Amino acid sequence: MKIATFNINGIKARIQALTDWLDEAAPDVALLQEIKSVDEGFPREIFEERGYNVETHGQKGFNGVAILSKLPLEDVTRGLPGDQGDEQARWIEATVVGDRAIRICGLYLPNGNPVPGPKFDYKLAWMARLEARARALLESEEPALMAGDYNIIPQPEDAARPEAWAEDALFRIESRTAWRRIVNLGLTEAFRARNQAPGNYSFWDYQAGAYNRNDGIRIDHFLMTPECADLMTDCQIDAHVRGGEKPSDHVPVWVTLEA
DNA sequence: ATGACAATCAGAGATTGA
Repeated sequence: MKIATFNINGIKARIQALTDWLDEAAPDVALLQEIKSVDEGFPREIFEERGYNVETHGQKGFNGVAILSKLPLEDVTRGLPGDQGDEQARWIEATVVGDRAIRICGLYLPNGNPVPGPKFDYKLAWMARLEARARALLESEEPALMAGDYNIIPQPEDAARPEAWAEDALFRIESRTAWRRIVNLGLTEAFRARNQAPGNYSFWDYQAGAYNRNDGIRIDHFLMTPECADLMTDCQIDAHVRGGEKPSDHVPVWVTLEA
């Protein structure tokens, strides 16, 4: 089973780039972030024609997440537990039924800038709720993963110019401490479990030719429970997608599982 | 030190992103 995450930066603006990549990469499951659309505005037919089941959790203008799956989806839930008053569409999860069932969570973690301020407070509070959800998934002892745009640069080697991010919410010590606390519950970060090389990024700014200079950051991640990590056979970043026509500023990251 | 770039909603330019 091939599962991908891709922050598409707007579904309306990314239909061509997204469908081109789907046709080429043929993931069984694609977790999308920043659809920037309400559920009714999501062009689900385009994906259904390609054999995907479509589940969305959208909102007007910003944020929004979705799951595309060629396999059946069961027990779909929307919203990260822990704050009934949170109206931002950043979390969707479902059970994907292949050779075996995998619980799959798609997430768009808050950016958190500027620091300090209410947006940074919201990011850290959201990460505390994420930690609680991670604990519950681990306690289930089932194969499960949480993937998406974490808006976290885990280590200096995950940025071309880490010094430029020192005071940014993506790299602040509070953010990275919260990330480590979640990983250290016993989760496996898929990409670094298989590849320790620097220079591998998943986001490049649109400005100043960042992609051509490989001035990027790695902020799109998979975290897996041990039962899921045992099934992993590969993890790659489709960096070339950033060089395509009208690209998102993020690129797809994917894992393959024996499932 | 600043802006550069893109998307959305709206129908100009503010807001958001990272």
